[in-house]
Amino acid sequence: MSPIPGNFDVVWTETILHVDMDSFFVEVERLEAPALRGVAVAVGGTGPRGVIASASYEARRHGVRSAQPTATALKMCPSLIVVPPSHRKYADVSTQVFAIFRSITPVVEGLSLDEAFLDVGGLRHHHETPVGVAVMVRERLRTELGLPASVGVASNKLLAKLASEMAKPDGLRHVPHSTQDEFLGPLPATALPGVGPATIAALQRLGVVTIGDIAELPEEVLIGNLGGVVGRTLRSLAAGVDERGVEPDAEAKSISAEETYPTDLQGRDVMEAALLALAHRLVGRLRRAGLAGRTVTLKVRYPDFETVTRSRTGVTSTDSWRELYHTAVELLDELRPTRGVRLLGLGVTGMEPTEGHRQLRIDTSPEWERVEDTVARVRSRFGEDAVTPARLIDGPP
DNA sequence: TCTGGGGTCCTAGGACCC
DNA sequence: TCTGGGGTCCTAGGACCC
Repeated sequence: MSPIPGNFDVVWTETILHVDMDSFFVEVERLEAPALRGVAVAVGGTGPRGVIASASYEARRHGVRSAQPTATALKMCPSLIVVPPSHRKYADVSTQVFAIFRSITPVVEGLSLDEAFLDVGGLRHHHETPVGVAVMVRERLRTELGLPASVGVASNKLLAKLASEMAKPDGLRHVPHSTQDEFLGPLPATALPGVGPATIAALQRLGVVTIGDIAELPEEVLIGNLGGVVGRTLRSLAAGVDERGVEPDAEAKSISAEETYPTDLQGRDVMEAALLALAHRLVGRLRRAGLAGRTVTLKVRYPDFETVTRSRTGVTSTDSWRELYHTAVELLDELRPTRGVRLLGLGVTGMEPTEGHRQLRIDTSPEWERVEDTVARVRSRFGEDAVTPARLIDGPP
């Protein structure tokens, strides 16, 4: 691209783009199954405890929402087609989406598989305006991948994200610096990032409805009711001030695997078998990421939704399923669940790169190391189900 | 037809060391 | 003799996000 003459810097005030793919999982499914176009379709769990992960706009018109139980969604929209999720597929398409982002600017911060901030401030010599870049991003996602996306263009992350939300579906919204107060003030307080159920309850007690209302409260009042960090952050966001830069992606800080079972697990044996399956899933992710973790955390959720965790930090990091499994069983011993268990989760934190070499531990024989390495290689070549512990041959519980 | 799965960040208390 | 603070690590829980 050749430099553009007469390109005054004044149009380059709003250089932050927030790109958000529209109903990402649904649109990926539609690439393979065009029959899903134009109809109410959702991606989500199909079991008795399944929830919706992504809904088409046709489905949303009937009240279908993500995080809604699939059973409720089907009640609201009986014709809804529910497709079970294929996370590996979404991750692969996401890689292509981010490749397009990075071909436009190196300053890309991913927030999830389908969402990212782009700082396009460095492109002023190659494009007329940041909005021009946003138009091109949307066009490339559409023509190269067949996927719709919405983009917000603004002077900071907060405004760009709110703008993309308002642009949905399949739209573009630019918030010029001079209009940001009129843009922000009337929006509901719940639109601010970080304002969830607990915070909105506290804000309602203060008589807050809109973002403008927050901006008018004294900072001491916000801090007194919400705590220092949340209070100060909300105050400045409500004023449209957001100094956060677009930070290229950081290393993962934790990796975990969890499962909500269709019916509550009862009894030690069943729970141990479930932990073994989780340990294998977790190790698969750790090995693919080339990471090991030092702290192992077991998560247990009871039928009444009470959720407890127990963790243990070892001297060295691990990515061994035997070690993870044995630690998980020890942590389960500490909890000794006397009722049924609705969910089990296993995760690690305190990450260290494995860098190709495996730390040899005193309690682990070289033979077992070789078994684990072999299992990992077979799985990466033939898929996760290619090797299964004998104990799980009859299928996980 | 109650409430998925994968994460991040914050708080707060206690242990431990200097 | 009993009285310190500061800093870091660990653990557990909770709010929040997509």
